Amino acid sequence: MKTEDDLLALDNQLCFALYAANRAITARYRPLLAELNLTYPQYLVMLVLWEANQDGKTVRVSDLGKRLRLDSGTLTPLLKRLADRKLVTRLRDTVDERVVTVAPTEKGIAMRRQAREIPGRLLCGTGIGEERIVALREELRSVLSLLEAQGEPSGR
Amino acid sequence: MKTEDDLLALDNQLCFALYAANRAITARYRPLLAELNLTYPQYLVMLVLWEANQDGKTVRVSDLGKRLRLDSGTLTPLLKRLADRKLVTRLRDTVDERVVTVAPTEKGIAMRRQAREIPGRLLCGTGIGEERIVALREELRSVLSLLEAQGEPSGR
DNA sequence: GTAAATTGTATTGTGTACAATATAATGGAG
DNA sequence: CTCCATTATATTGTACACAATACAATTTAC
Repeated sequence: MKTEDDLLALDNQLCFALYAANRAITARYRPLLAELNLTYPQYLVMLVLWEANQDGKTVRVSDLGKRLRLDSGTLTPLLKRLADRKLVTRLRDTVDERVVTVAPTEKGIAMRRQAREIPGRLLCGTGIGEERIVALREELRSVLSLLEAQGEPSGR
Repeated sequence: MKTEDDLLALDNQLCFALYAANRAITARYRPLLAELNLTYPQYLVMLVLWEANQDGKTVRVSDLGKRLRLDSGTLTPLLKRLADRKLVTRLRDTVDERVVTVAPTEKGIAMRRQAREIPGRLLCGTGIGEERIVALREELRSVLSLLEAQGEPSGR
């Protein structure tokens, strides 16, 4: 009885630790991203676009979805808000009209310069060492791949 | 240049690993919690209420907020939905009318029995060992406390 | 004892998440 | 060539998150 009860204790749940840590980190990002007028998911989208832009690759909405594990119901309005602010362009492919290609504008690309300071500023002062961050990140990536490998036929 | 660029690479960001892993775990919970007709945050609220109920303690909205790191804007509508389904009661304190005490109903308490199987069913088949889960959970808790200790004057 | 600050919850508005559904375009199978 | 499954995105609806604000009750300062 005691054992099963313990399993339901909030503090014993990995998921809650993940849930709380995720929101705590996002909360740390918020004031930094506010300087760029970006939300956290918008920032992630920009990261993907900046990377692709440097590699000379184009990015479709579905590519963003696969990379960030988000569906169109999340991405479409988010991208429209970024497009309204002239940070990205959304162009429907003329060959295959089902496809919408997303690219950063000059303004969007320029924002990358300011974004560069963010990772450095984020964790400084928290007393979390570099190697600890790397270890945790890799463990999370490993767990993520295990979670995604099992169960459902494929990622969304 | 290369170094700073790497810092902005999506795969090098702890925050994204956390963000993706959190949503992957929540997605794993979803079908299990659907059997109870609970969302994941609703489940967390019930966990807190079940714990307090066993300890004979009362829980105020602000207690839930502190424990789960959620504010009233999230909790109030969530608790109203649980109350609509007769899983919890929301009673305004007659002495201090600012206080609302939340408690599970008989129906809410009965649900605990079904919830017990969930932690066990969740990760079975993923190939993630028990000790690995514990280690990751403790590391996340440690990081969380460091994140919460610094910066802002206090937690929300 | 009363004004001011604090506390506890609620409300409003914006922005994700995601299931379910819709819609349009493409690529075969026949 | 045409029906049909598939693909890519968009739309709708529900439910968080959280900032900002509101407001009533309580506590503190004086």
